[in-house]
Amino acid sequence: MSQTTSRPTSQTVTHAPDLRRRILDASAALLESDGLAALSLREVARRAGVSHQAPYHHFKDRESILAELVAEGFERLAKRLAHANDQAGALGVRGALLESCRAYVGFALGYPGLFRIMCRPEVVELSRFARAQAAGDQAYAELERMVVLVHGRADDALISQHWAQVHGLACLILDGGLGIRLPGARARRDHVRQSLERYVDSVLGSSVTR
Amino acid sequence: MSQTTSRPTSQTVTHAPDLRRRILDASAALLESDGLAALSLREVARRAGVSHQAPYHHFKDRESILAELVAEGFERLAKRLAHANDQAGALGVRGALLESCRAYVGFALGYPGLFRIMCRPEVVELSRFARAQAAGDQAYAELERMVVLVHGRADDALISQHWAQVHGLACLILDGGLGIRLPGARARRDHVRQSLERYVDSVLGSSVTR
DNA sequence: ACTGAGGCTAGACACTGTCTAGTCACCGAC
DNA sequence: GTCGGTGACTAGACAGTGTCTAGCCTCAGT
Repeated sequence: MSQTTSRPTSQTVTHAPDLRRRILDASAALLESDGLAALSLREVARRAGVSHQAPYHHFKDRESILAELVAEGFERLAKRLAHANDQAGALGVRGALLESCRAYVGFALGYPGLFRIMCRPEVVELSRFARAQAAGDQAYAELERMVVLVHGRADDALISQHWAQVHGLACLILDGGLGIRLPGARARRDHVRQSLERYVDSVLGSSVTR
Repeated sequence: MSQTTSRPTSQTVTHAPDLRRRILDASAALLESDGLAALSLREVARRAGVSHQAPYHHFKDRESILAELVAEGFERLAKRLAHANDQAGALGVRGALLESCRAYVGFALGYPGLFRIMCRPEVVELSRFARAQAAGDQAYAELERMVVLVHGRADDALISQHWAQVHGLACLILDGGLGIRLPGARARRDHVRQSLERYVDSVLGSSVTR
């Protein structure tokens, strides 16, 4: 109230209310640009312009920060998968299935750093973080919904067969030998498109035209 | 020659010739028992009973040690896949394909720690290690051989479709949501068997009995 | 006997995650 | 208006890590 011109003392933000968000954003950026190995809490703090201990006031430990990112990742993935499922009416089963597969693999290739920690329990143990776990379940439910759309029913083996196909393709391009064998983003995208179309056709019966 | 009774001086082994091997073994053991996060060079040295710097006389850095394990892993995997391929005459295509799939997934579930670093480029960058790269190519060639056996030919999409199926299943059980949903080794083994049989049947034409 | 190299030890460095004390601004109660 | 408490943050310390450097000791070859 009193000193109208000068804020508290200087230009320092003093208790920026969004530090939590900034920490998450800095972590995500670091994760995608330099990879998991380069993601240290101290570097994150440095980028957020705070002391190396500030993040600990918002998160219990390093894993908790990553778990938050993982939760957001699964939520985004689930939303994409749900959107594909919802289009079954407009695109037909084949179109929706293709869209769902593309959503999964596209997500992995679009956010490789994030996708990796989403399936690395030694980095983030999902069962320890309720929100991340719930978001993961949500994504799983969307996969299950798609399997029902395609097969009329869903059992463990059917779901896992479908899931394994898209997940395996994503992993192989991201980290497995396929990535090495497919230099360049364009080659990868073409390969994904071709692979997924063939997969979709084989799932929907080999009686399809080609 | 001279002092027949007492070795050089004391009970110290002094230049154990197999330290390199012992380092690799200790690393592999640590990897499977406590996971990648617990695998530090210093702990490995401790277990091998040498100073923390001794491993550096046999390996350039940490990654080189892991790369050696990765190479051995791919060689073992390639051998298993080759063995399955060789049985096509005795078991028929279906039997050999099933055997090949089981070999892949079985390897992953049998050596989870090793399998993980085999598909984690941020841990071991395959292209930097010739032997590991070659062994990986060898395994890939065996997968390709199986695809030819099944389809009569092999193109990128066919190989990647098959590879993604087994790789995805392995990853999902090991690290993905499937592992959580399948508590206990028995449940996993049953699930793998069921999933793979259904996959094999769907690949060999949906005209199969069931 | 001298030399050089291989195999190893030991100390140091920068970096990490995390523990523990602080410091400082705010806010309601007295 | 002062008091106590609490939330947000800083700063120092610690053990642990990978890796650099220097040194020691043993052996082979000359």
